[in-house]
Amino acid sequence: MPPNKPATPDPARTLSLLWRHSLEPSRTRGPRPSLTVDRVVEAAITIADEQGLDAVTVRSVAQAVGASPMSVYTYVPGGKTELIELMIDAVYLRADRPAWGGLRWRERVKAVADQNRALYAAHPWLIHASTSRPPLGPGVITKYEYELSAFDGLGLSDVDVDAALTFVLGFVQANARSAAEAAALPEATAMTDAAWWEAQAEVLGRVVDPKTFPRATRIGEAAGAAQGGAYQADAAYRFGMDRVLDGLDRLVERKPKA
Amino acid sequence: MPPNKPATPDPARTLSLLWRHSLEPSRTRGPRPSLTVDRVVEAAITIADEQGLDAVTVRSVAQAVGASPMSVYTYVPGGKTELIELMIDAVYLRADRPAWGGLRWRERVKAVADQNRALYAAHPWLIHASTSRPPLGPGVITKYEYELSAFDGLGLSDVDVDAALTFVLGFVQANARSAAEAAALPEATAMTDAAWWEAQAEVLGRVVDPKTFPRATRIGEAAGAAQGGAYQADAAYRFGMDRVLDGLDRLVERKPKA
DNA sequence: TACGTACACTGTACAATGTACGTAGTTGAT
DNA sequence: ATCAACTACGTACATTGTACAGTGTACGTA
Repeated sequence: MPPNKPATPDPARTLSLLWRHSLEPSRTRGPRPSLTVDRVVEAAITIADEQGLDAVTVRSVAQAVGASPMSVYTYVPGGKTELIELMIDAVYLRADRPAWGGLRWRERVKAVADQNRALYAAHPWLIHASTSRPPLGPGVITKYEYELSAFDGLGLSDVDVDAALTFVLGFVQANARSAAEAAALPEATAMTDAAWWEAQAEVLGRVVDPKTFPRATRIGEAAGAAQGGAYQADAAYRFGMDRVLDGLDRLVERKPKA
Repeated sequence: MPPNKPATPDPARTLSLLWRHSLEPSRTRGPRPSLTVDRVVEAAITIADEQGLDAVTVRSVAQAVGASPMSVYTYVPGGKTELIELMIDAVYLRADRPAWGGLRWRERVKAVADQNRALYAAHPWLIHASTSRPPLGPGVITKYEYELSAFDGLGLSDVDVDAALTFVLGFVQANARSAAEAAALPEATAMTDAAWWEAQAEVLGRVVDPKTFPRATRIGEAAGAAQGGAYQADAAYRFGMDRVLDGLDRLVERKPKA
């Protein structure tokens, strides 16, 4: 990766773009635009979904929309950095967010987690999205509002609600990351989990004394040999989800309002 | 990033390198090596700690050890990918792992989390380390063995112990990621948290109706305006750690042996 | 002593990346 | 008819990982 960051960053312009505000100058003069921000962003999302974030290059996006590489900058002046922020907000915006109906809080929080998990499964590149200084577009804010509402009526303080949501989303993100890596590795390395483990075990057996690492040997071997990485991520999600809800339960119990 | 992955990957060779096994051919013929694997790896770690993982290039590492770029491949035949695996194992190996003494399980698990947190703080680039198919060197295995032992005597099954550890480490990783991003952003963007938030708020105020997003506006504004990202990550760690331990507590309660 | 083999070391070259810069063409308002 | 504002794009550059081919060195063998 060349140190090609600049591209005239401008938070205010990015924010206007996110909300598709034509706060931009006039609007009449000059040739009519042959593309839209949305077309560029959608093309980039498609590429990222199908081939991974690394395949999203200015050139590949340009080709997908039938324009020259530099034309992308006409619609996304902030370059690749800004494009990715637009992609993030766009997939958040189009996600489904059913009303809570009569769900109890545990079910609501689990639903938030499940939805995020599904989002990561559909768009693994989202895992790279930073949570600090997120692109505050309609998608991000709608998502935030919805997820905060899952903690309504529990008697938690604003600070605790925010912390609880961060906690839940952090868990989902970490798990999704493992799942995505596990899913991508066999193809990326042209080696199945079983083949990889066999190669490791063969060398490890000659190099490491099981008695020095009894727990690691026993538990690691079971985990490594028995199942593929994908199954493990699945089990980790179910296990972790229960822990997350139980952990929040202790907090909620103390505040009677639930 | 060019698609420059290959570099003759070979899991068995990497594993031998990790354990510094001279299963490599003879040893006598030819000029004596002027470097060692360790010197190369240490140089790379220093660069990553000081300037980030992006600053670790084959060229920068070569310069740090006083060799030509291509000479790095003499010591790390697998190229950059293998170098990073060696870096990961090396920092894990030199971490401090005090005996448990009389600590109770909650204190032990918290210690594991704190140690990992400290490791991420010292080596933020570790956050990028994949948990799937980790480099099974002495560092990784020693760390795994030690951390598993924190769950000794709780009456949990092997599967549950592994899942519990994964859960704890996932939480720490997600939090460390937020913390690292929050810490890096002000310098990387040449903009303080306060300045960023002010710029966002100024535009958002014109573009979004607070009544449409009451929770997001109230809670987000409080979170965004009041404190910097670094403080938030700190609070999130304390909050999350309590939830994690409480969540595990429910599991442990059911198995009387603790 | 001479030689060959196995190694260490390095310079060159290439493809891919993001994007700065400059140019050319197009349109509606004046 | 003119021009400002705009779209569009070709070229060029620095930076990356690493393949490849070559040069030199030191030890074991003859």
